[in-house]
Amino acid sequence: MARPRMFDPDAVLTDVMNVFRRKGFAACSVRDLELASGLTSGSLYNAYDDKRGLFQAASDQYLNTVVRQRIRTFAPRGSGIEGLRALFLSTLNEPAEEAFGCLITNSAVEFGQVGAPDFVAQGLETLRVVFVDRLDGDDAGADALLAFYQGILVLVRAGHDKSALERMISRFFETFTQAMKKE
Amino acid sequence: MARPRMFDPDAVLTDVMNVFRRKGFAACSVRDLELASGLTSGSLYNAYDDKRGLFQAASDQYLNTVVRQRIRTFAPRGSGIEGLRALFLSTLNEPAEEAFGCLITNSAVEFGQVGAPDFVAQGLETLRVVFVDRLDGDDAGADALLAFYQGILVLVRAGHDKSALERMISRFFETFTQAMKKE
DNA sequence: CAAATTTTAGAAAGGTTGTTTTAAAATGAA
DNA sequence: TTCATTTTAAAACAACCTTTCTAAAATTTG
Repeated sequence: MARPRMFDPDAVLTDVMNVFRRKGFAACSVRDLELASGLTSGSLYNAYDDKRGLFQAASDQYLNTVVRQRIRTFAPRGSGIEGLRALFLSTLNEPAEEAFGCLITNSAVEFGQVGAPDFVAQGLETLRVVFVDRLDGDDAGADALLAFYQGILVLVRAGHDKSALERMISRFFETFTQAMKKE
Repeated sequence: MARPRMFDPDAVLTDVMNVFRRKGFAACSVRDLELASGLTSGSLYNAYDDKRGLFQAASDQYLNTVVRQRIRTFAPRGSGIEGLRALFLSTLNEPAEEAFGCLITNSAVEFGQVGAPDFVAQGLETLRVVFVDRLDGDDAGADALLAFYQGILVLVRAGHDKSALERMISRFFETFTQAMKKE
């Protein structure tokens, strides 16, 4: 044992995570990460090896504290379609000046299929599994919902009007719910 | 008048456009653009001012030769929902090894709302207008379809299985068409 | 307290970035 | 043919990039 970390890893990763969401991986310099975290590159590299390692740690942070947390809050087991509706609407809770968007969506687009970090497939699968469960096993419906979900996050990121998106989501789930009842 | 261009602007812009689709704007170096175009940076800067100017020219190329062309081919005026179905399915025509994705989607995500080039809003609006028309004025339906469309392109870019996406799109339009008839 | 170990800040490193400059080659107009 | 203009290729540029190194500070264990 020796000297312990002086920084709070959780706080640092949250700050770093948000810079990555805002700027993307490539456009985010180590200088940006120093400023966001309050640490110097020495400390960052000592703790996370390199920029990619820091990104991975921040990604895990995102999956655990944002995505999974949001699922637990808005669409817990048994909440059904109504839970999904709440989950979709919750994606609109973003700073009005500049929407960070979703780190999964953003990274899926930035990296593409080659060289994409594992957490992208992981995150998409996490969402899909939740959708399947809340739709009582409707796999195809879950896939469509996954696409719809990703698309909403693209539009959020692009700065589309929040109230328009809210109406759109509400209306979609109304007809979606009705369609399910008719079957 | 003086010496004319030695290169074919159309061919150069198409090559450049595809590199931007593959790597994104930030991760694409001027060296990459030289290699893709076969020109040296001098020629590129002389013709397009800077990297951003080249990107804008490539974006226009994308809008005109890919997006609008695709709309004309698959979802021309009067083709209705069936045209939209064909349009959505056409997004799956990508190289299997590495999907370029859509430059509009990719750029919307990369730039976010601040500092995003105009063509992003332009491209999204172009699509939305087409959707509204083919749905006979159903604005809310068009918005939902726009989100769905963007999401599909995220999943394509992420390398999701093409045949699974194909099934998903087909099934979606089946139920969508039926739902419209019932109203 | 002393030894061992780790974190930290800051400087330094080497490579790459986007862009500009240079000079030669090529063209059309006079 | 000469002049003016433009394109081109290549070199040069400063700024910034990610990463490593250095040495001092801090802590636990023996």
